[in-house]
Amino acid sequence: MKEKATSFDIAYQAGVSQSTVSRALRNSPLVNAATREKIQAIAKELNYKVDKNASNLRSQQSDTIALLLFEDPTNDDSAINPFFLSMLGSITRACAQKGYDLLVSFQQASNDWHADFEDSNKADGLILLGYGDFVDFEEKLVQLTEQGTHFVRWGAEVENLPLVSIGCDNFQGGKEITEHVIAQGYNKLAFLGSASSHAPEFFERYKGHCQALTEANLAVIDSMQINALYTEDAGYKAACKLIESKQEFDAICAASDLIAIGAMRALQEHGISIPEQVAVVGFDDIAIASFTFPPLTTVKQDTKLAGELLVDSLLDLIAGESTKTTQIKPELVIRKSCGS
Amino acid sequence: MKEKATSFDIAYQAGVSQSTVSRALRNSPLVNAATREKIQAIAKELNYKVDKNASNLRSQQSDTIALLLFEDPTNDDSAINPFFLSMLGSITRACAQKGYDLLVSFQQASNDWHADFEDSNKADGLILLGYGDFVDFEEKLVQLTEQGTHFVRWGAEVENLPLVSIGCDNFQGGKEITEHVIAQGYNKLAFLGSASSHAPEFFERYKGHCQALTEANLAVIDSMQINALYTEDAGYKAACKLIESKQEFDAICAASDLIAIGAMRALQEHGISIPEQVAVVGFDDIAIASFTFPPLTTVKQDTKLAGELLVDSLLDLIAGESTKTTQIKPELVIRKSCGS
DNA sequence: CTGAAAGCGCTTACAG
DNA sequence: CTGAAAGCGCTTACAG
Repeated sequence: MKEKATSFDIAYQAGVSQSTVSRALRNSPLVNAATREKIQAIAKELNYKVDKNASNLRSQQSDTIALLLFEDPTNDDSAINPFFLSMLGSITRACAQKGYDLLVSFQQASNDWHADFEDSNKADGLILLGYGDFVDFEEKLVQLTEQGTHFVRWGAEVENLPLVSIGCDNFQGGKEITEHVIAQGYNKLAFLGSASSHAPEFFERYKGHCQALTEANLAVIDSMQINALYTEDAGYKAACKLIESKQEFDAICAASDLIAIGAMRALQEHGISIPEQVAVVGFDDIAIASFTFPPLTTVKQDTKLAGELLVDSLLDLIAGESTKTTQIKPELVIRKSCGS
Repeated sequence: MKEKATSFDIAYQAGVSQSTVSRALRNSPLVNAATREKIQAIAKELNYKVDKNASNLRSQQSDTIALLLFEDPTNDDSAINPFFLSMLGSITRACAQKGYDLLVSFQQASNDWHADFEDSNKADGLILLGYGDFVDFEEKLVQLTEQGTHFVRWGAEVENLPLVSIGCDNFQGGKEITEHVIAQGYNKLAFLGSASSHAPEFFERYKGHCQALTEANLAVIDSMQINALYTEDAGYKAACKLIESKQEFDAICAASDLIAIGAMRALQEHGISIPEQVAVVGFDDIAIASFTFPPLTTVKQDTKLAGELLVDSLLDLIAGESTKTTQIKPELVIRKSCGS
C-alpha cells in the first residue's frame, strides 16, 4: 500500500501552498482556474482523497445522517420487520440523492442511544425509526430536544411535544379500510392489534376503525379487539384467541400486514375460508402482501415518499430552517382477501 | 443548545491534565482507579462524548465499515432487491455486535466508488454487495486490491484474483434443486436466467443445473435457457418468451426467486397450472417465497450467516490477519410449487 | 500513575 | 487570487 497523499504533497508538486490546494479541491471561486485544474489533475493522479476526519473536525459538520432503528426486543434474532426494511431502503436512497452518507445503527429502546451520534460529531442529525413502547421513549425524546439535537422521527404525532415527525394518517387509514370492509357486506369485525398509547400508531388505527364502525351504526365491542404487537406470530396467536373466544366474527382488521398474515395462517389451520367466511385486511402494504393467498387487501404507506420527507425535513432542521410535522396520506390497496 | 464539552473542560473540573482525561475515558490501566471514576462521573454529568472526528483523525481508524450496495441501473427507482435488503439487515446486525458502525451507500457500478470511503478515512474497510455486470467490475476490484484497500465481497469466487469473497455454492445449489425437480418426475426443464460470466452467480447455478440434467441422462438444450436478470419483470418476460417459443416444457428452474415469481405470473396468465402442468423453482428464499401461490420451492442462502461471515472476514483483514474465501452451503427448501 | 507537548490533516479567518 | 498561521479535539510517545 502506498502512503496516503496529503494536501501538502499536492501543494509541493503543484508549487503552491497547501491552503490553495484546499481551496482548489473544494472548487472555491477564490482560486485561479488554471491553478485549480492543475491541482485537481495532480490530486487525481495521486489518488488523493480529502481526509474526512480532518475536514469534519475542522468544519464541525459531517455530511452524515444517522439512522437509528429500534427493534422490538422480544424479536431478538429473526428478520427485521419488512416495513422498516423498506423504509431503510428509501431513506438510503434519499440520503444518497442529497449527498449525505448514512450511518445505520440498530438500537434497543433501552440503550443510551439518545446522546450518541450527533454528540460525537459522527452525524449532523438523526432519524429515528421503529416501533417500540412509546411511553418508554418519550422521556428520551424530550432529552434529545433539550440537547438541541437535530432529529426527526417516523411515527404518530405527539401532543404537547415539539417533535418533527413524519407519519401516516393512521386514523384515516384505519377508518377507510374498515369502511371498505363494511361496504363489502361484513358486519362482525374484529381488530387485531394493541390499542393503547404504548403503541400510538396501532391505537390511531384502532380509533379510526371504531369511528367507521360507529358511523355505520355497528357496535364497538371491546372483546373484539385483541392485543398483538408487530409480528406474524403475534397475529397468529391473537387470531387463535379470537377463534377460541367463540365470538362470532366475519372479518378481521389487523393493525399491520404481518399480523394479518399470521391471522390468515390461523384461519386456514382452522379450515376457515378467506374471504368467503372471514375477510382479512392489513396495514402497511409490505411487499409480501401481494403474494399471500389470497392477496391481502391493505392500506399502503408510501415508504418512498416517507423516506424522502424524513431526509428533507432533517436537512431543513440541520440548516436551521423550520420544518413541520407531516402526515402521509394512506392509500387503500384492494386485493382479494376482503370481498370480491 | 449548550456548548459541547471537551476533554479540557473535564480536565479543568477534575483538576487533572487533559491527557489523563483522555486515558481515563478509554479505561486505560495507566490511570488511578479513583481518578478514573471521578473523571468518568464528571464526563457523564457534562454529557460529554468523545469527538469521533478528532479521535479518528488522531488514531487513524474509524471503527466504521462501509457497505457499498450496487444496484441494477436499469431498475432505477423501484424497490431494492429483497435478497440484498435482507443481507443489509444481517450485516447491520453483525456490525453492531462487533461494535462497528455501518455506513450504507448505494452505488452505480459505473461510479468512482472504488476509491472513496476507505481512502477518505471514513471507514476502515468495505463490504461490496450487489449484482451487476461482473466484467465491468473486475478492473475496479483489481485496483482496490492494488491500493491495499481492505474489502470483502459477496459473490462467486473469481479465478486468478486474490479477492476475499463470501458466496453461496451456486453450482451445488443449482444442481440440487434441479435434481429435486427431476426426482418429482419432471423431465422437460427450462432455465430462466442469464448464463454468462457477466452474471457469475447465475452462470454457476446454470452449470449446476446442466450437470444435474446430464447426470439424469437428460439433454441440455440451449434454447431452453432464456436470459433474465434480477427482476420479477425480467422473469415474467422470459417466461412469456419461453411460452411463445412453443417448446415443450414441464418445469422452470429460475435463477432467482424474483425471476421465479415473474414466471409464475406469466404461467398463471396463460392458464397453466402450477405445479400440475409446470413446476417452478427459484433461488434465494426471500421472505416472499413462502407466501406465493403456490409457495415456492427454492434454494435458501443463509443471509444471517452470510452477513456474519462478511463482517468477520473484513475485520480479520483490517486486523492484518489472513482470511479465506468461504462458500455457504445452499439448502433446499421444499414447498408446493414443484410436485407434492 | 501523571503532565507537557506534538501532531493527525484539514479549513478558514487574516493579511497581502 | 495566494500564502502563513491558527486551531478543530483528540491520542500518544516522551519524560518524570
